[in-house]
Amino acid sequence: MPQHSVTMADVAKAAGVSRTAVSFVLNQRTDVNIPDATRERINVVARELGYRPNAAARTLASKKSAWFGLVTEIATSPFASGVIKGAQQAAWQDGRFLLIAPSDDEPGMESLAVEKLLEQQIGGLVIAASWHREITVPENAMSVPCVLVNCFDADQRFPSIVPDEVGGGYTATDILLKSGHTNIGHITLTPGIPAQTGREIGMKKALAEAGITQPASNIVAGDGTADSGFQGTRELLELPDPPTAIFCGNDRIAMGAYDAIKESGLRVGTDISIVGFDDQEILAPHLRPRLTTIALPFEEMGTAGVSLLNQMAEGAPIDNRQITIGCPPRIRSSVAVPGRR
Amino acid sequence: MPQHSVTMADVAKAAGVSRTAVSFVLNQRTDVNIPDATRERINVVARELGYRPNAAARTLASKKSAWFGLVTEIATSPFASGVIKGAQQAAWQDGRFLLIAPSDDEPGMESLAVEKLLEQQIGGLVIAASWHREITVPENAMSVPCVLVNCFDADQRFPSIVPDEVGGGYTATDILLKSGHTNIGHITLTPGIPAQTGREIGMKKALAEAGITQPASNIVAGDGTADSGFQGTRELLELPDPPTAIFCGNDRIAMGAYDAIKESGLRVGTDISIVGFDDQEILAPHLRPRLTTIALPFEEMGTAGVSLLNQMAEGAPIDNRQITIGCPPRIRSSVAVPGRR
DNA sequence: GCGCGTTACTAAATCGAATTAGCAACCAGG
DNA sequence: CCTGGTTGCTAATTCGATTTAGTAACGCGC
Repeated sequence: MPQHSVTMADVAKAAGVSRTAVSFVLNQRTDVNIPDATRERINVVARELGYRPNAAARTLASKKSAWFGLVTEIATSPFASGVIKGAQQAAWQDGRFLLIAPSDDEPGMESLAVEKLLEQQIGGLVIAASWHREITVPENAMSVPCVLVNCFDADQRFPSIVPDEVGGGYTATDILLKSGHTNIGHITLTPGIPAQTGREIGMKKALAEAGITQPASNIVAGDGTADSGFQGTRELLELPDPPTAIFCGNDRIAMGAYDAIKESGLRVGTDISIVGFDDQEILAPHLRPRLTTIALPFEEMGTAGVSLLNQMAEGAPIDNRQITIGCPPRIRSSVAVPGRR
Repeated sequence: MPQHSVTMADVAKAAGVSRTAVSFVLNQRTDVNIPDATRERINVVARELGYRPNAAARTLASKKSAWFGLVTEIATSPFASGVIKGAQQAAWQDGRFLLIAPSDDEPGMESLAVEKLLEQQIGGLVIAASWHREITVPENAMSVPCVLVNCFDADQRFPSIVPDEVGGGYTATDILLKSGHTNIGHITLTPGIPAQTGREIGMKKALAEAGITQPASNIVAGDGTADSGFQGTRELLELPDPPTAIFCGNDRIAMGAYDAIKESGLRVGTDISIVGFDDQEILAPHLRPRLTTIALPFEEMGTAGVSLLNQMAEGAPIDNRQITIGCPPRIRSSVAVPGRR
């Protein structure tokens, strides 16, 4: 095990060439004339000596670093891990590294995190949120190409990647319509957030296209918790003409809906169909019956963010438009043709 | 907005001093004589010029980097985010940065990830697993202080931080015993994994201390899924003398148990008490009734890992012992005094 | 046998900091 | 008024790469 600090100079000496030659060979530069025999010799010597490039030296000399920064709340969100994974993969494929910095905890943390990342000579920055919302981007983020993921800034100074909430809401509703439901309830997320407004708009769009008009009471406000799903479902079931299907603003709401339905002596799927939203990995596939839901494309958003960053880093024209990524359905067992009551 | 490449030399020139002086002042070195007036002047100039240290240059010159590496499967695990968060916080407090590399995807990825991290001149390495198990540590990890989190290597060449599964199993059982249960069922995780064996040992220890002997049939094998919880619960309920409480190997099993109990016309908590394990954030607090469970100390393990790494990096004697972190109970509403059937 | 174009490299500068060695100015003590 | 110590710095080297500008050696055509 070599005591690591084998440098290019060491390799050069051992191979009997200059360190310039070593640099050329190890970086696989083809625009320079070095015969294969020499290349081979240098490569062999490098391997034998256990040469390992020093990223700091490389960054310093080339004035460009191999990494991007990712600022996110790691805190409470299993969500974030999807974005991180997607971003990580995209970065890796381009031979880049992802420096992850936390934006939670204390206020002002975000700006500090960005500052620290900039010190590391990052070539680009992704700012990700754990839930779709508007954010204020710290000023210093301007010094480097920057992409927002699962969030956006008020005046669209940065390109952003967000889930297609409207499309998702449409899809969810469409699944129910296609199954024959014509009386569909909806329990919303916390009113006002983009996910809530988007999903509801999508639902209404689907209903409108199907030529269905429903009473306003078919939509009840929730807050994203299972409890609100439980309460909301009770309200819907007590309606004079109760819906045969419920589109729940998220999976946790759906979880509460399951309980309310079961307590009413009805069966989920058979008597009342349910569609969720988010496709939470440790939840949706484990409910009984397994929950049909709409997935949030976290990984895809992370990937798209880094890809966009790559383009920007390579000098592609910056287009501040918002890019939406589709929310695909996950068909499982909680939807059936309308039951009778 | 200054076109960033303000260097120490620029600051030095503007302040009318040498760059050595600037370096001393900005690094707050007190072992060198520079009057406060000069220090102040340099600091002001640095701020005005928007000086930002270049981490690559610093790393290169000082031969020590400001970061640690963290290798983990980001893939499927919301779990990992707890470890990342804890590690991140501990690192941040010591002014260090965390470079996160993925170990999933292709085989051999782990070793490659470590190699890449080493190129970045990391001062230490944390290898974390998403579930408690034995791993093989890539050879190249030897070149730097290394700590294992939520995993361990066969021959204990590295210090490791793992959850106290036995203690957790003991606690879970103790909660039920303290509530008056004397006939307790258990649905295990996949047989053989450390979490399964540890938790079962803890349970048996608690029963033994309470002087309780139970038939072997009170323990049924599961596999960590909600389905296995459903099946396991049915088996237990069909026993001639069915248990009044069930300790489930994890929260998903508990979720399945809830469904089985409800389908039998019994009430969770009231008729049959349930204790889970893992404290999955989007699951346990949302079940009805809210699930009493045992938490896995992911954040604490991450923190402990980085702290240990810090000590090692500062030259503290390396102690390859395994450090266990306690699993605290989360008391909610799924446990009551024994019901009658 | 001279000029020219390749081929196969090398020398040296550079990146932005950290660090070691040392120097000039000043003051105090004898 | 010379010596020695302190104060307040600076010069120069170093870290390990990248990169630009060149150059020695060789073959080839005329």
